[in-house]
Amino acid sequence: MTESPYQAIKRSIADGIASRRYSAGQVLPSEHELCRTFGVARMTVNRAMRELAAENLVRRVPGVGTFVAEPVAQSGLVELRNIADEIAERGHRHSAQVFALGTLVADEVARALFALPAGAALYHSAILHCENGTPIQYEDRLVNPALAPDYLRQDFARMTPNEYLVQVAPVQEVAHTVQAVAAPPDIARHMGLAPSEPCLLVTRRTWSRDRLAAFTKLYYPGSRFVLTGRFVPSNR
Amino acid sequence: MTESPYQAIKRSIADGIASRRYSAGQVLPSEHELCRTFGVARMTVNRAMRELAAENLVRRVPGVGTFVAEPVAQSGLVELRNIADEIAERGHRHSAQVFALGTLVADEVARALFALPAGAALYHSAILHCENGTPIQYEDRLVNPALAPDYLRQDFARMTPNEYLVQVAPVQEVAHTVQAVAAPPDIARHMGLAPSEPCLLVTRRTWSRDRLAAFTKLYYPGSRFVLTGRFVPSNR
DNA sequence: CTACGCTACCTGTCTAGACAGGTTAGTGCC
DNA sequence: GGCACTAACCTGTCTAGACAGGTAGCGTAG
Repeated sequence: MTESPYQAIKRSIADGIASRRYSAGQVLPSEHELCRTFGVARMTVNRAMRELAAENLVRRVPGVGTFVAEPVAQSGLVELRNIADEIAERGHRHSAQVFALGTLVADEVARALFALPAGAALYHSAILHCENGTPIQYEDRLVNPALAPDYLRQDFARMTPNEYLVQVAPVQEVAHTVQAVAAPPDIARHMGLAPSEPCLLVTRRTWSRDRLAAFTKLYYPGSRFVLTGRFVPSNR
Repeated sequence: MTESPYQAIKRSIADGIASRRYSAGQVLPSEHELCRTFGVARMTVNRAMRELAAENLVRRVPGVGTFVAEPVAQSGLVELRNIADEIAERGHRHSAQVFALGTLVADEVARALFALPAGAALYHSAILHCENGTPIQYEDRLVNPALAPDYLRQDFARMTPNEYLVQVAPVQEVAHTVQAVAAPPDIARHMGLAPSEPCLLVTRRTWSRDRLAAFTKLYYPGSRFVLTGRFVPSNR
């Protein structure tokens, strides 16, 4: 699969942002400049930059220029929040226990999700998050090695996977599902729950640079946790 | 704000799909045809169609054509949606059964929520929503009489309370909480669930004209329902 | 009847140039 | 100094034409 010129330009800029060669807020070369650099027509550069803007990697201001976007957090139910921050905001103490951190051979479902060939490996982590010592979230995560090659070398008792991933793979899109399930036995045990106590299961898929970056299952004990969200309808 | 040609084309096609003028799976006019129809260059039509494809409204197959995409079941997590519409969008049949519709004297909690004096009355409704005959949502709602004086005279088997309330009390703000609970016995019975089967409980407060308009508890059977949400982080 | 190849058509991408509308900075006048 | 004007730049969009690669249908040779 050869890469078309606009894709090459996109990737070049995206890599520059990911590698911090361009830092947040910095102005990027203008379309005209990029035309000369890459030897292509402006429409081609324009398409690359327009798509990067749609992915929220850059911010464009007519008459001014194109800038590297600031990484942001969002509030609300669909938010991509760091549980350590959430707990800190409530004035409580966060602690984490890493139950698993390693490599898995992707099963059929995971291969389909991540668009991987047979036998490909995925990174996997399982972490229990506690608020003031009480288990509040069990996080089971599959990570795309291509987007976070150093994933296994992180100390997730100190920095949450979320925090790490947001840094190395800027979030482009997020999809959630939320359902109520009975806690699976092993997870119930880790969380100190009665078997089959109701749990919230949030399944989250995160995309970065047009690829699935992570597939995460978050279990919250129903008796100890509530998701909240608030919004103002837009008038369109 | 004037609309650019590619936006006009986009909207025209999107409207055609929304109004079922183009039905799912149907082939859409080719780019060449649309050029003639709208009197623009192919690049302009191409951009419109490319963006519709990115929004999953259409599916494009090189060498073949452009087709209306099949609708996907999605229930917006932060959206204020009408369950009847959601079910209809999935191509299924909605039915509703009204278990209660009347007046309650507000208890202490409700008085605090709605900022009401002691002894004040509230409207109350309890409705079971079914998708193709299977119970999928049990809706228990407290409504502010000041904002919906005719609430009790509606036929909620025909029009959902949500639909009615959106009409009479424009929504200003919405807050949700989502939690996993064991189904309360009476609700489990209405929904045909095993006692203490895990349920999603969505608690929703809706404000209109600076007052709390409704306090709603929505129970979804965990085994039959998943809330989904998708968002693109914005940097604004 | 089958297999091959031709043709018409479709989307994907690119080009070179154009105009519009916005910002910024410098310049000259009062 | 303060103000208005202008030139240089930036992004947003559009055009008319082009080539590539893929699909589907059809006729013909075997």
